[in-house]
Amino acid sequence: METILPKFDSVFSIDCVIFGFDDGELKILLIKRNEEPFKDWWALPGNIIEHDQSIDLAAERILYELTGLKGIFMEQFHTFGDVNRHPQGRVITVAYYAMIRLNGTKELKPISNYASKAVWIPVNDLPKLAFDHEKIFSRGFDKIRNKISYQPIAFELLPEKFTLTQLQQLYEVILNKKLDKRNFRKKMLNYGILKELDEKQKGVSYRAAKLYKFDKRKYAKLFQKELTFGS
Amino acid sequence: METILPKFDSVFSIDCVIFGFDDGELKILLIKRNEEPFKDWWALPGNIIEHDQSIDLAAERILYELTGLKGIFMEQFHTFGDVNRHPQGRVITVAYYAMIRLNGTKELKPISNYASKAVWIPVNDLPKLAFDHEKIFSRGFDKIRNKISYQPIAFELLPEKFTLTQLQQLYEVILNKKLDKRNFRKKMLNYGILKELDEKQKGVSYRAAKLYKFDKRKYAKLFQKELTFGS
DNA sequence: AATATAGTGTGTATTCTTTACACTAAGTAA
DNA sequence: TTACTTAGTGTAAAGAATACACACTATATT
Repeated sequence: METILPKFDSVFSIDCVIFGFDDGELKILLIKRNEEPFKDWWALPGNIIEHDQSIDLAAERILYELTGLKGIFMEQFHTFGDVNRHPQGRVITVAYYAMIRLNGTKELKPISNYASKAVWIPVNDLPKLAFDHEKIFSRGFDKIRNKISYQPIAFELLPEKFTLTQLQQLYEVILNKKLDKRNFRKKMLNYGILKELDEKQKGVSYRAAKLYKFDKRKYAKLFQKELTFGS
Repeated sequence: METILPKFDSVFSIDCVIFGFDDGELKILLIKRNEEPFKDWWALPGNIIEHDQSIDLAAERILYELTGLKGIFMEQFHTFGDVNRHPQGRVITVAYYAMIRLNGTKELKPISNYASKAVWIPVNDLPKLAFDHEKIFSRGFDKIRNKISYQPIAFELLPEKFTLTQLQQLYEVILNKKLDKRNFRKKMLNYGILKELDEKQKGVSYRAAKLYKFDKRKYAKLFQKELTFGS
C-alpha cells in the first residue's frame, strides 16, 4: 500500500543541525513531519531553497521559521547528493549547523505547516530519522566535535553569563570524555577571551562559582590573527 | 550588445579545483570556455550534475573527462549558492578539490566540447576567471593550506618517488613560507609514513638525494587512529 | 552552633612538541 | 684539484599538554 507522490527534478534544499545545550545535555532540534514522504517521522529541520534566496539566507530563514531566532552563527558543513536520498526525485541538500542559546526553557515559535511540532532531543537519545538525516546529523556532530578542539566555538551554546564548570561540562559532552579541571581552566583563561565578572552564581546550595562572559572582541582579534599568519 | 541566452531553473553543478605540482610550482587546471556565457574566458573545470549521478560520482566523471585520470582522491569543500552567480539562472555548485600527480609533462586527454582547451596554470599567476570561480579557487586553496598543516595530504602531488627536499618545497609553496630543513625532516620522518628507498636521485649536477616513497598502509592506520580516538 | 555535603579554586613537576640555529659530507663540473 | 651546489645531521631552549591532590566556602541539616 504505497502512497503515490508527485515526482520532481532538481530541487535544492537545506537541512539544519541545530545544537542546543540544556540541563547538562547536548540536544538538537527535530521536527515531526506532517507530510509525505516520511509523514510522522522525526527529521532535521529543513526546507526547499527559494529561487531568489542565496543558500546562506535560506538557512537563516529556516532557522527563523522554526525558532524565531535571528542573527545566529550558521555554517555550511557538507552537501549531500546521493541519487536516491529522496523518494520523490533528485534533491540535493546543503547541510548547515548552528549553535543556539536555550535560555532556560525556550518556547519554540509556531512553525511552518510541514511540521507538526519541533522539539529539542538529546543527541544521545535520537529516534530514527527520515531520509538520510542520521548521516547528516552524524557528520554535523563530527564537525563541531572537531572544530571545538581548535576553536572555542562553544560559547554560543551557553547563557550569556556562565561558570567555568558549565563550560567544561559542555566540552565534555561534545568531546564525550572527561577533562581535567585545572588544565581546562588554565587553557581557557589563557586564550584571553573570557571576561571575569564581579558576580557569582545564585540559587545553588553550595559555594557559588564566579561568572564569566565571553569577550567577542578579543575572540575576533585572536582568530583573525591566527587565520592570517598561520602557525 | 548582449547575447540573449536561454534561462533555466534549479541546476546543480560541480566545479573542481584540481591541483598539480610541477617545476616547483603549484598549479591548477583551467579550461578555456567554448560556450556562452563567458565564452573564451578561463574557468574552473566543471559541469552539470546528471540526474542519475551522485555528486561524488559527477565530480569523478568531470575529472576523468578532462584529464583521463581515475581513482584520484577528491573532496568536497564548499557549496556556492548565491542567487546571481550564473547569468542564466539559478545554479548552485558544489566545489571539490583534487590533487594529482603530473608525471613530467602530462598530456591532457581530449576534453568535452564545452571547453576549447585545458591548461595547467600556476596559482600565483591566474587570469581573471568566469563566474565566481576566483572565489571558489581561493576557498579551495585555503582548504588545502589548512588541511596540510594537520594532515600530510601533499604526497598526492608528488611523483611516486621523491626527495625530502621536493616534499619540503611543495609544503613551502602551499603554505607560502620558508620552512626549516632540519625541523621539517624530523617531523616528516617522525610521522612514520615514509619509506626510505635504496635509490638516489639521478641526473642532477650535484650530490644526489635519497628517494622516498609514501607508505599508504601506515598513513591509513595513523589517520584512522587519530580520527577514532581524538586528541 | 556544630557538622556534613557538594562543588569551587588553585600549583607544580613531567613529558612532549615546536622552534631556532650552522656546519660537514657528497657528488658534479670545470 | 678545486670550486660549487645541495644533502644531511643534532642539540639546546621555550612552550604546550598532561598528570595529579587538597584546602576553601557556602549552604543545608541536625
